[in-house]
Amino acid sequence: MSAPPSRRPTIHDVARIAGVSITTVSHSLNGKGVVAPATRNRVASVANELGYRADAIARGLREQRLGVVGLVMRPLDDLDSYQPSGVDYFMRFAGAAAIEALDRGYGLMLVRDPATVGAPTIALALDGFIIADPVKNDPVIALLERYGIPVISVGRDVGRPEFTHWISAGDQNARTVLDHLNERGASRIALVSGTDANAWNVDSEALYRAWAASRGMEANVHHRDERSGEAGGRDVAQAMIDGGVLPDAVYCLTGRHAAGVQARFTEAGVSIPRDVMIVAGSDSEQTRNSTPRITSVDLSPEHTARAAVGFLLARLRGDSDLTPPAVSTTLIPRASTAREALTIG
Amino acid sequence: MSAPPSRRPTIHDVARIAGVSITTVSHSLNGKGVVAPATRNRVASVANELGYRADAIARGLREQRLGVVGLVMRPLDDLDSYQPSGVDYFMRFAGAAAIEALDRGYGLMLVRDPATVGAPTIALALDGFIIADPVKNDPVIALLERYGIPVISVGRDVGRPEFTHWISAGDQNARTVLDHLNERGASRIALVSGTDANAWNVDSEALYRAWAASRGMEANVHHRDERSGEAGGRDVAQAMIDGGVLPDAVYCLTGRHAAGVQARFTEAGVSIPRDVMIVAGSDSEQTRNSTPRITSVDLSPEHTARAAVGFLLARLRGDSDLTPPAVSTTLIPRASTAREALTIG
DNA sequence: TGTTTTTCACAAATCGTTTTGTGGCCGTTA
DNA sequence: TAACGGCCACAAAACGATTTGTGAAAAACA
Repeated sequence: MSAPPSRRPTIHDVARIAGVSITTVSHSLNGKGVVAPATRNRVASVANELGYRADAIARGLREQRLGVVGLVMRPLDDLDSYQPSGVDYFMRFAGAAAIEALDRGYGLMLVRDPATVGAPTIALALDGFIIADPVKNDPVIALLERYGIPVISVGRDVGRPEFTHWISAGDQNARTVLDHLNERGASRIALVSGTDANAWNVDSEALYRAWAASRGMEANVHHRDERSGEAGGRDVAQAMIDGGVLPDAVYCLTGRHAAGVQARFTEAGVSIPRDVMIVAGSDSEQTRNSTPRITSVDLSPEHTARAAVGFLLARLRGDSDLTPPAVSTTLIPRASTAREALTIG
Repeated sequence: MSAPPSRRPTIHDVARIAGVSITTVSHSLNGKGVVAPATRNRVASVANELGYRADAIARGLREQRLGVVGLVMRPLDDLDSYQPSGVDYFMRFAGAAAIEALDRGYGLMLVRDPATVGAPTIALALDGFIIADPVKNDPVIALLERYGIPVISVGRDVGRPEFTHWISAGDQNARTVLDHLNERGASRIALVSGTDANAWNVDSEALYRAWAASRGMEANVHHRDERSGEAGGRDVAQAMIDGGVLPDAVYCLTGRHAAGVQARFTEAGVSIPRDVMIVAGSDSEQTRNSTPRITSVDLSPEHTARAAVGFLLARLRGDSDLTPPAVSTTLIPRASTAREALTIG
């Protein structure tokens, strides 16, 4: 109704119109200090009428706290090469993290890599960071710790054992998969891992080897760049075929590798799951839609993201209880590990 | 090597160690003012050694500019109901927008709805906003304009014709689809739209009606909540079957509706594409993987996101050329509109 | 040598908050 | 009436940067 203000009202505007000092305005609005009820009400109504909202930047400067957390998604650096359909996990993670943060009164900023020189310096002003799938000796973690900015990661930094502020489903993933295959009768299980030096690859392989050793099973590990996608999976399958004796189960850490392995095997007349069973460590569009459907682990990125945000905010509050929250995953059994082949894919 | 600083170095620290005033530090580092080359170098090396980076908050306060843009994804408000696999478009959009913003020196903050009272006030401190798929008379646009914060939207606000800072592929989408169906021989095309009052639904339907009228074709429009997903699509198909005479093509604005329509038709013995052709206005996991595969429009969210960021930053710079960039989409023909049915789904 | 110009560095104001410390006024008590 | 203690509001000092204006010293010129 009134003329539109040319600029945002400040605390000075409120003070002037209410006929008090800015101190009183601040105290009134924040419930601090001691202010007469009548004055407090008057200030509140003036502020409301003006649409006054304290400027977050000025407040941030004063309080050394912006109310924004940063999210660095390591694999997002290669977003283009993951396109269009390999981004399930990361995008769902980001969306859920944003919503969780916003619901708790924080903003969430997506940051590429604050360690690079051209990067927006705003990153260093954020209250805390979540690093999803850090690389080995991640320079981002080093930089943030150097500046004293709280960090948590999803998946540990395999080159930094002293850094313990991370959450992860840990060994549970791989163990569940291997037990599932074992229970279905597999005795020669191969592992197909990516090449990135992150906890996901490193820890899964370590557990696989330990699991195999404890059962007297020979380890059989293949590495392919995660960006190679289905082609990489086909490549592995071909190598297995060329090698003569096939495994009776293949555990692929990525869904796209799994889809590629299955596609090549099927073409070559190897029956899934009768001759070879397949499991993917990460559910994706490919595993949900391949023929037959591929058994895989739902990493429930939404759940993990919420846990990560909660853990970070607990650190920011300085909670004494800083036990990382548990992250659970679920194996989704599908036709690729069914006891008998299905007629309908 | 030196003891780790307990806090971030400030401009005062640099000034003290370099033996100059903070003015000189600021001038040296920013190339402003007039500083002797020797002094400038000394300051630069001290700053570098200390790892000094100007605090973005303090700078933001002074310059009234934070270097961060906000992204409001309207459909994200319902993220839960879209889970797990209907979020393709929005998540890919957010990821690409973040990368584009970061590459141009800006941060990108995901914001839910700055109009709500509990929302982080940081939103009002951002430099500009992108509103993806605004609702009719979107209160967020109103709020931001009231505070003088530049806004652009992806898809217009159908209740606010005077707001022209939006980008969109416009009518091209629907026209391409309808022409495609027409060319394949369809003469009785039905439209399945969502119920949200956004440009996507409203404009698509308007074009459909105009297109139909110009060809003497009777309009046949069905509305189902976009959150109803495949069940909504099945419902529409059943309604068509119950209605007696079937259309020879169905144009669904969402991929999940399309998948539901196709599933119900197939169950009922209606052959796709021989009896009825199906097109989805938005490519998704469902359209890529249904049997048969469903022809759909690739809205190329990555491209749109980059265009949106570029357009907003142009506004922020105050460019005189504020023509919204063109957004192109691509029809992906698949089996659901093939001239003859395929034997392989 | 005296005056003017140029060079360079700095003090201080500013951005919009929060918070500490000060002090006036008024009522109560000795 | 003097002393004291609440109550209430405000002035001023931060927070960390940028920018304007001032002035001292050095250089150029007469």
